[in-house]
Amino acid sequence: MRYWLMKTEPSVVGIDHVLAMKNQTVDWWGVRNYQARNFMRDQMQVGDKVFFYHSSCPEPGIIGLAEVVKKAYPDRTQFDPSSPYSDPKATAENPRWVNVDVRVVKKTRLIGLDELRAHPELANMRVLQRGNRLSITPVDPAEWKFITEKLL
DNA sequence: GCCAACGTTGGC
DNA sequence: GCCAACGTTGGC
Repeated sequence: MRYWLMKTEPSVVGIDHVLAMKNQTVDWWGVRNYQARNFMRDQMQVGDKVFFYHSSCPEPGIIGLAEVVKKAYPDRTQFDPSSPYSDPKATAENPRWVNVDVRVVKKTRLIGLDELRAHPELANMRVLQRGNRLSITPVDPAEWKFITEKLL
């Protein structure tokens, strides 16, 4: 089992939106970065644990715990010509983009970037690195343990 | 809105 | 395969 951090913009799909969905589960559509896609396609398994992270918003940070509940399958938005995520090079036979399904386990207090940065134990987290833009990043088991046991 | 960082595109 | 131009991300 692996641990991940997945970013989402709360103005598009925030944790409260997902909590209001059926089974508190969302298909993680819209990833258009190959490295992030490959994490979903090649490494994510049902049961993997996820930090739910709000980005591009007034208070960026971890806001919940979630888990992977369905393995990667083609992202529906790539086939939708009206979607900004449409990809004309993607076909049903050769989909280019995939997503997993993610279920929110619980909403937590907000652990903001400043707070995360304040702990030396978390200094190597990808999301804290300068210039980091990757929307899905692996989380070290020790980092998961520290955050869930010491900060929450 | 700014801008640093970095990914993608496309001409050569 | 190089790399300049361009586009996007995301904190501030």
